[in-house]
Amino acid sequence: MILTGNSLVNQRLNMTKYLSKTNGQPHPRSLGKRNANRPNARKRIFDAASELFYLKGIRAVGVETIAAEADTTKMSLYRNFPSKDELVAEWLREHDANFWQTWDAMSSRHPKDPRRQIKAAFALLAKHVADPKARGCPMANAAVELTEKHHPARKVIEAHKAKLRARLVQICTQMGAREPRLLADELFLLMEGAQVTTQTLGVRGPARNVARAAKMLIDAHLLL
Amino acid sequence: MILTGNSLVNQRLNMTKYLSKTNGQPHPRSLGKRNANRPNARKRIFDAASELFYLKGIRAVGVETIAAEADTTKMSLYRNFPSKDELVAEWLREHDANFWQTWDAMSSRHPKDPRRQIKAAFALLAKHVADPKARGCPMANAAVELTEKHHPARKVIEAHKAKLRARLVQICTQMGAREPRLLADELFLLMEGAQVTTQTLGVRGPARNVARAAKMLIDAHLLL
DNA sequence: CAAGAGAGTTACCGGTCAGTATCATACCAT
DNA sequence: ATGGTATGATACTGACCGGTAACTCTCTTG
Repeated sequence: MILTGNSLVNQRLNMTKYLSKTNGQPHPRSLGKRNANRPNARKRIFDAASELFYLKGIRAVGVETIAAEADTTKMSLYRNFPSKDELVAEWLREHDANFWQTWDAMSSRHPKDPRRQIKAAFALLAKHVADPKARGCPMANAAVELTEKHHPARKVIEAHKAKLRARLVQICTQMGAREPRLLADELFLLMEGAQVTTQTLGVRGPARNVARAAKMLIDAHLLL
Repeated sequence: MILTGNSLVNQRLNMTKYLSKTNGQPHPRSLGKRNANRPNARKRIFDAASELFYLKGIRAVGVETIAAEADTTKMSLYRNFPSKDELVAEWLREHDANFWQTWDAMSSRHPKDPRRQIKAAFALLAKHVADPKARGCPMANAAVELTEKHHPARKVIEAHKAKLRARLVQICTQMGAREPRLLADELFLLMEGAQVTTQTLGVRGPARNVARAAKMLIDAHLLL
C-alpha cells in the first residue's frame, strides 16, 4: 500500500541540520552529538515532528520516523512527551501561540484601524497560500485527520478556530459593519476555503483570489 | 494510542443491515447469508467502505474493519478490488459521478437561469453543512489525508475540483458578471470553506452563512 | 572527584497493517 | 447430475504501529 511509507531508510530528509559536521573531519568543538550549538533532544524532536506532521500528515508519520529525523531515538521522544497524541496536541498549541503572536503584532501596527488590520491579515494569508510547499492550515488538517471525539488535539483546534471567529467579529464591529457577525463568518469561510483549496488546486487555484474576495465582501457590507 | 481503534470487536456498527432477520426465527426466503434481497459482496464492501472512509477517515479505517462492516471477509474485498488505495479511488470516482448527476439535474431545472442554478447549488450545500453527521467534502478530506503525490485518488480529486471551478466560471459568465473568473473563485472559496469549517466549528459555525455570503458576492459583482 | 541528569543504544512487547494462500460451501445454468 | 462462479472461513506473511525496559555513555554541576 502506498499510504504507509515510514521505513527509516527512505524517510530521513535532512537530519544533518543540527550536526554541523565540517566536511568530514572532526572540528574540535563543533562536531558530534554533544555540541553546544545543537539544541536538546526535546527541541529537535518537536521541530522534526512539526515539520513532518504538517508536510506528510499526522497519521502518515510514525514516532520512529520523527525520532530518526530529529537524529535521536524513540526513547528520547517518550522521555519528553507522554504520547504521540500529546505531541500532536503540543504541536498545535505552539502553532496557536505563534499564530496569535503574529496576529497581535500585525494588529498593533495599525491601532484603531480595523480595516487595515483585516487587510494585513488577508495579505499574510495570501502570501501563505502562494507558497507551493504550504499545505493549508495545520489546525483544519488535523481536524480532518483526527476524527476521534476525545483526541487531546481537538480541544486545541476548536478553541483556536472559535477565537479566530470571535476576533473577526470584533474587528468587523469596529469597522462599523451593519451585520458584523455575518461579515465575520463570510471572511472566515474565505480564509478556510483558501487554505484547504491549496491542497487540491494548488497555488494557481482559487486561493490566490482570497484577498480580493475579502475586499469585495467588506465593501459590500460597508456600503450596505 | 487513541488514533488506531480498529479492533473488530468495537468497530462493527450495524452490519445486520442486509441480513433482514425476522425477529429471530428464520423466514424461508429472507434470512441468512444467501439471500436474494442481499446485495453481492462487492456492493456491500463498497457501501461499507464509503461510509467508514467518510465518517472516520481513510487512514483510520483498515480493510479488515471494512470487511467486517460489510459482513464479509478481507478475501472478498481483495477479490473485488485490487488494493485499498484503488478502493479509495473508486469511492471518490463514484462520489464524483453522483455529485455531477445531482448538479446537472438541479441545473436542468432552471434552464437558462444561471442565477437560480447557483442559488440552488448553494441551497443544497447549505443543507449539507447543516447536517451534524456530515464531515465536509470527501474529496477535500481525502486530499488532506493522502499526501503522497502519486496516490491513485489524487487524480480523481484534482479533476473533480478543476471541473467544479470550470463550471462555476461558466455559470458566472452566463450571469453576465464583469469578472466571471474572479467571482467563480470567490464562490469556490466559500464552498470549500463551508465544508471544512463544519469539522472544527460544527453546524452552528460560519458554514451556516454560506448561502448569504454567496448572495452578497454575486450581488456585489453584478452591481459593479 | 563524585553524583546526577540528559541522552544514546538495543532489544523487546502486543497489536494492527495490507495483502495472500488454501480449502470448503453454496448457488446457478446447463 | 455437473461444472462454473461467487462467496465464506481460516490461517498466514512481513512490515510497521505506539510504547517500554534496561543498560551505557558523557557532560555538567557541586
